[in-house]
Amino acid sequence: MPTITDVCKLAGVSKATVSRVINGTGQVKESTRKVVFDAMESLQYRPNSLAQALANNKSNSIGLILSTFDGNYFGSLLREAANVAHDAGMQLIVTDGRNDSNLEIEAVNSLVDRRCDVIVLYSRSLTQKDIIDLQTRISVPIVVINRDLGEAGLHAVCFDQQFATQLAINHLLQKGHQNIACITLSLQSETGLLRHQAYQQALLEADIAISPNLTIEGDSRLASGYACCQKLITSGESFSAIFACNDDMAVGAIKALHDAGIKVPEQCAVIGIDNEPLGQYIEPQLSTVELPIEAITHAAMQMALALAKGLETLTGTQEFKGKLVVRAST
Amino acid sequence: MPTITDVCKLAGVSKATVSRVINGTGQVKESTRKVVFDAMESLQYRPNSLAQALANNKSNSIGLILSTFDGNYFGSLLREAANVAHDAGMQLIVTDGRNDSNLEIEAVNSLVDRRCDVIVLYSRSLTQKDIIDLQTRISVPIVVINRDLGEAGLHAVCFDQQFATQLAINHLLQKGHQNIACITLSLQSETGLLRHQAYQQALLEADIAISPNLTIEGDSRLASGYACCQKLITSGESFSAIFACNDDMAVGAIKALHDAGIKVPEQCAVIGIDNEPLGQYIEPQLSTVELPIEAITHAAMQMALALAKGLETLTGTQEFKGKLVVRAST
DNA sequence: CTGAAAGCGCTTACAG
DNA sequence: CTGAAAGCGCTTACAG
Repeated sequence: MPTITDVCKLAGVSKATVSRVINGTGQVKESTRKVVFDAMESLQYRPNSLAQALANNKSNSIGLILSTFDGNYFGSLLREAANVAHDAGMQLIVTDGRNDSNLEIEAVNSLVDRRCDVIVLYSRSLTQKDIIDLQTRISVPIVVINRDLGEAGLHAVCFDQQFATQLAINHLLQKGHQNIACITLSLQSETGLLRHQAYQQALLEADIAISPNLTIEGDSRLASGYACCQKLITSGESFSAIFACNDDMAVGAIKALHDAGIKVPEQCAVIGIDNEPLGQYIEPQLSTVELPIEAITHAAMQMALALAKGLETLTGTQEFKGKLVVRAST
Repeated sequence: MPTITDVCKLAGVSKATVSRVINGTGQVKESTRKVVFDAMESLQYRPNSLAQALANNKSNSIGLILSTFDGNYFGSLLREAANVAHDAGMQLIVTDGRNDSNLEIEAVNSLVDRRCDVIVLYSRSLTQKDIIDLQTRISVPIVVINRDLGEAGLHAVCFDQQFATQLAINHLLQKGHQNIACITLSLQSETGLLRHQAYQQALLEADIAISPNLTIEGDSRLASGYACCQKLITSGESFSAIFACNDDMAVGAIKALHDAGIKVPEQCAVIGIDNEPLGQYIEPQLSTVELPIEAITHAAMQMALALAKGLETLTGTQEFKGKLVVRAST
């Protein structure tokens, strides 16, 4: 690959001048600019980004760490993140944390080693404390998705889990359901815990006793929704509605109800969270709470861009609310 | 952030020595190794990857370009790619080509500028020629997913589209279907074309006349499957089976049939391609052809790793075959 | 076993 | 307007 030195030789100028025309900085006589351009052109020269990053002490890249690449969900997130980054002329470096806190920390470190200008972190396994420790240890700014970390002086954007859950549960309550089962996400995860707690709280507020047997812990996937629902059915507990903590599990649950000969919504209503496209193409169509993942991602990326430019952005957490989407399953 | 110079000062040794202990190269007295380690430890020193890459002329990174982040499909691909890369101690840099050939070429260029050691390209919009031109222009080796490029002296791994389609169509034929409709992927895409051609060929081989009205062009998404199937229904053409070129569209089609009061599979059979998890959780369960995306990705990444290490790998295309998965929809 | 020096490909004051 | 020189943070022959 040709280097700046090759361009210098061909154009008969110094590196300083070539650098000036590459970056459009400083003054360069029009005629010499042309000579340099021609040289770059004929050599098919492109500057080495690594060398630029080293010299500039900025790499023009945004590191993105995802806990997993599961679900439709992350596709939307990635697409939005990639778009924003591209439109801002920055590279997006995506890493999979594999839902393991050690690997996620390792991922952060390696992005720092690569001198990313900012890191966007969507972690399920890191605790609040882990994240705060991380940010104090490294100098690269972190934008956290899906955690409420405002008070810690960090930059974050999150989804109001409690509000979303309330929307779902209150909808079921209004439909007259009293015995509402809950298929949770992993209770190791922050989101899983918050949604489950909000479920319990919503019942309490409606003066409904909480039956521990109506909670089954899932893991977010279709198969888990199916299996948990089966457990619920064979447990003998009575329930007339299921709150699945995400759409995939809700779809799995509907299938299990169908296989057990239980009609949805007549004999059992089902509601999820996420508003995945899929929900509209199953029978019956799934009621859910919309999670505005594009908007959330967009907000996080805007913060990230500002931080990458070194702008002093105010720390704090930007919170997004869900919206109830009622379809045929409730 | 501390640099190697800081470590030198603290440890009282030269950069060469620190570099040796970082990399475990050359001879270093045990006692001085210890001193250096302690210095690195207490400074929380980590080498700057950019500087290392510049000095070594290799960046320890694999560039991955995806045409889009749509569908469940890409999640599996990304997960597998990230795993292989991580286990090999390499960074994966993921870029979205946004299904636009110019953007995809731009993406390749920027990965080259970043001095990725190898590029894995999963493109829908680049033509065969585009890719070959690209590889002749740049010196970074490219591994192509989902194209048969063996004869061009490139490295590629692909899926036997024709065989997969035959499996699906022959299955329908065996079930006694004669009028088989086809909901295609975008016919701008290589995959879309191949599957559609294979559909036609399979019919011809069975001495069945091809009715152009039984082909509707979709775009791979659930909504498109639904819409195309509706068109088919209202067209008045008669058909007893639908071959949808991917599972998402098959699911959409099944929903459309249901909404039109057409029973699956009694009145109309439906089969897809991909074997997405989703297919097992809809009613009726979807027959499909399994596309071994993990295995494909794994193979591509192994090629990439070998190329990144500078090993002379034999060029050519490694081809994967699908497997018929019969469920209730046919 | 260890260090001085040159080099990787850029950028940026500083002189002129 | 342009160039010589130092610097970004590493690595690696080459001497010793």
